[in-house]
Amino acid sequence: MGDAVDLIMTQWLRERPDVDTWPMGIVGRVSRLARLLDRELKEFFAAHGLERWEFDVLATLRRSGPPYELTAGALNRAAMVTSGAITNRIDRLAAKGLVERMPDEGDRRSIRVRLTEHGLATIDGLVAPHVANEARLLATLSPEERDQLAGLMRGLLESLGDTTPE
Amino acid sequence: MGDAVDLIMTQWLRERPDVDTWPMGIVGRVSRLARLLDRELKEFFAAHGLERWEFDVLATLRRSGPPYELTAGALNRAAMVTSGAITNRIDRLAAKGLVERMPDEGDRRSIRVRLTEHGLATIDGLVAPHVANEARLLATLSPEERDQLAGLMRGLLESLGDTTPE
DNA sequence: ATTGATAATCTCAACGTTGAGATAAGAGCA
DNA sequence: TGCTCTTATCTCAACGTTGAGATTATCAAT
Repeated sequence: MGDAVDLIMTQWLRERPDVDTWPMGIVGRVSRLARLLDRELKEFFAAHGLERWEFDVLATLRRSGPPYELTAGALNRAAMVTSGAITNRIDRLAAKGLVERMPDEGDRRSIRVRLTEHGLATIDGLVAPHVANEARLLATLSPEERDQLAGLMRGLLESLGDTTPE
Repeated sequence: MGDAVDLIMTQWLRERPDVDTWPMGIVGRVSRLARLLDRELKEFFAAHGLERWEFDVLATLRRSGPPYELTAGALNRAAMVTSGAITNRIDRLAAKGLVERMPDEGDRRSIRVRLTEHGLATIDGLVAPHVANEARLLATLSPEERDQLAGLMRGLLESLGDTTPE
């Protein structure tokens, strides 16, 4: 009869009946789902010799289309981390030969990070298995439920200002 | 016409039309929502002189009911972090006088972490404002949508094994 | 009682992120 | 041209978590 969040809300109802904790039913579940899915994805990527962040950066470059390059700032925004973290990640991906830093002709403050052949092959071989793995984790949802869930979260994200104008 | 995840899926459709990326519509949004909500909550707690993890530990103890104490292991599981992290958190909360370590009579391997008066007053004063803040972030959802969203996520969590048997 | 397996907590080195500051380059304006 | 503001990236110290190992205690079985 319920998940961990149901238990939490039941406890609050007993201890603090004056507070209606309905928002925890959303926020708490988002948070727990994120953690559980994170663990599963981490396991999947480890089995393929990658870290999750490595996949994310490579995938961001790949889906941007040829020539598979973006500025550090664009990667930064896509990954939702700070600039120091992106510099670090680019360093390590470059050391593994998956990306290379190119000068940006138009703006010499910028760099362009480009997938190498190796990086392209790596991500292209992993996209379908990754999506299949995610589908496995979500197999319990019916097609209608998927759409409902995605739609509700989209609305929430939009209301929180989640847009990428670029 | 959409959030950041819509853009991502559009890009994949263009670059890799052979892959049906519907799972990203769920997993990606969960991940982004978690991060955005995290930022908002962090801001709220900072305004009240607390870290988010501090609130979480105090809240876990508070909702367990009198005498407001749990073992380190129970806090550990509730917070979904490793044992080293919990030891560290208990140390810092104890240094601030919000909790105290008590010996566990029944099992001398365990310790019991108990809310102090100060800790109890802190959490009790913050629960309602915290929930109100969460409600503000979710204000865009209608009551029906809240129930739908919570229900869909509950089902997903259960299928991923999110239960707290204790 | 002893032994061996399991469990709870703490310790600590390795690691990655944060966030502020440094550096360098573009942009707007006089 | 010179001045100022803004932007892009990198640097680096502080911080927290991870994850393995150490320690101590419990439990089951003999």
